[in-house]
Amino acid sequence: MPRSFFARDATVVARELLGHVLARQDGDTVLRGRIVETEAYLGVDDPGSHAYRGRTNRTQVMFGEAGHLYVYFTYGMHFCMNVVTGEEGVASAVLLRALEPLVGIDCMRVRRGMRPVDQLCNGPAKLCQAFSITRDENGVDLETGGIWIEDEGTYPGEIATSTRIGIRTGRELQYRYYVSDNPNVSPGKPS
DNA sequence: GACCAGATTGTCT
DNA sequence: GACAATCTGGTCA
Repeated sequence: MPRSFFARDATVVARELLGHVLARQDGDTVLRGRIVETEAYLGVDDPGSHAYRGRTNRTQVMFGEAGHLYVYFTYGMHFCMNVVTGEEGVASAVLLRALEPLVGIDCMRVRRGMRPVDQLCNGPAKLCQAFSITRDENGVDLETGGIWIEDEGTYPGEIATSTRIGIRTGRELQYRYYVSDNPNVSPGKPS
């Protein structure tokens, strides 16, 4: 997808990413997964966002150019990946919460402990483990970094919204988007 | 199925 | 020093 696709409001990008395909060239193999769940995180006006308290060393890529990855480490052991959105200088991003595995499933299963296919990418830290996304990928450009997002032209089915999962502030905002009938959506529940 | 504790460290106050 | 945009494996039903 062109950078202009990401350089829009995070809530718009989050919804439109459903049905698109995340791809990674990983050595000799290619990994592909259809995006079925996302969340939008804005900047200084969004108490649920890492960027709420302004620019820090950790959140600086959220303030940068759209179309780059923001990967953060949390709970002492997990990574989660976002795509930076909006105009440069204003923080916003879309968290990728769940994928439907398409290509490279054997590789994903090895990394995920040989679990069933619908448990390989049904959560933000799980899909990072399946795609081997770590802090090394923080700041990577989706146009040149070997990780990219394509429009396969697949109609995503019925889209539902809810509040976001796992946050303590900004709970009232309906910034989570998911394909309601897809078995790969994460099991987490809004609070 | 629901519920709960433990893991484990970067980041910010 | 508190807490985190989470996951897993255990218990009890």
